[in-house]
Amino acid sequence: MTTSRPYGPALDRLKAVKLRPTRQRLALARLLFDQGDRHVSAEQLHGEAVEAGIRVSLATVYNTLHQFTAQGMLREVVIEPGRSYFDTNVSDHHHFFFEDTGILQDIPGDLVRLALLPAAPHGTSVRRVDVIVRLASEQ
Amino acid sequence: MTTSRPYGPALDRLKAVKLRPTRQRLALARLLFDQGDRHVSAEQLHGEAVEAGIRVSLATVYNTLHQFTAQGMLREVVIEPGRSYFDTNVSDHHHFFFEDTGILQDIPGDLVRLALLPAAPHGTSVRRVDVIVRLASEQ
DNA sequence: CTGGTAGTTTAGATTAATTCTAAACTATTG
DNA sequence: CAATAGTTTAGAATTAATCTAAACTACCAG
Repeated sequence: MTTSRPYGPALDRLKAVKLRPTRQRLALARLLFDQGDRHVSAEQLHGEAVEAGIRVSLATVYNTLHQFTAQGMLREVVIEPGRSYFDTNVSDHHHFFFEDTGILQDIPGDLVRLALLPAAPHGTSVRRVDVIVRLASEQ
Repeated sequence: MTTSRPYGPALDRLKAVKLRPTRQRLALARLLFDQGDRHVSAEQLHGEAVEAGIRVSLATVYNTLHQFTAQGMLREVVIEPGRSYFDTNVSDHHHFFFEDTGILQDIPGDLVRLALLPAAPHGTSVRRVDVIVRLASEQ
């Protein structure tokens, strides 16, 4: 019987950034990264975990999301007052935001070109440029 | 003796959008619009009002900021989780965000040029494009 | 393997921003 | 002026997020 290693990729990710592969971190990493690009809030992810039978507290979900973000595995996107989303796509890209539904959607980096940007003020450097295209349903 | 009309411009603004010129709305409009472009949070504006001897509750400050925003007199800018800023500059422009200090600064619209933007998805239209240049202090 | 320990998780309390509620107030209109 | 529709308010409620200190666990040394 072949050994299935469902934790392999998630485990490798954690090892790569030197975070202990605890039960909770492994499970959250799988939920986040095993299904393509995602945008999730802490509450959402916690809900999914609970639904999947993973016993994890909301505090740990917050801790983990922040640790992953600090390690560059996630990117935090703030769009609406009172809720943060974490984006599993950390490559250069931007966002559509559907105001009606609150849904966030990636725009590939190469579909946006900034032809002109001001220089960073003296003593600072640009950490990131976020472009958010806010959409309303027509009419 | 010449009649001073310190409430004139603020009064006109309120009339223009058909909001009753109450004591509180007039005072807040003056704080917001009588000193050039500003970025304020609800707490900040409430603090300024109290300091200026205007008796107004925080709930009213929130109500008023949202009403002004709905009327296009303000623009809400969300940058950090857990706090909104209201921008008195509603013309086309973008923002620098200094991550260290939390300060928000306007970038005039003509200093940013988007050479390429994806089309709005079917059934939607672009309401606004926000460009946020996030800055970190050098080194 | 086993015990020690540093790192992790947790329930629950806490904080902070914002919204809600229903009662008191006020600008406006007749 | 009186009626009323719109506004303000204190305080409670809600929500996202953080903190706390005690319980737990991955890992390493022996």
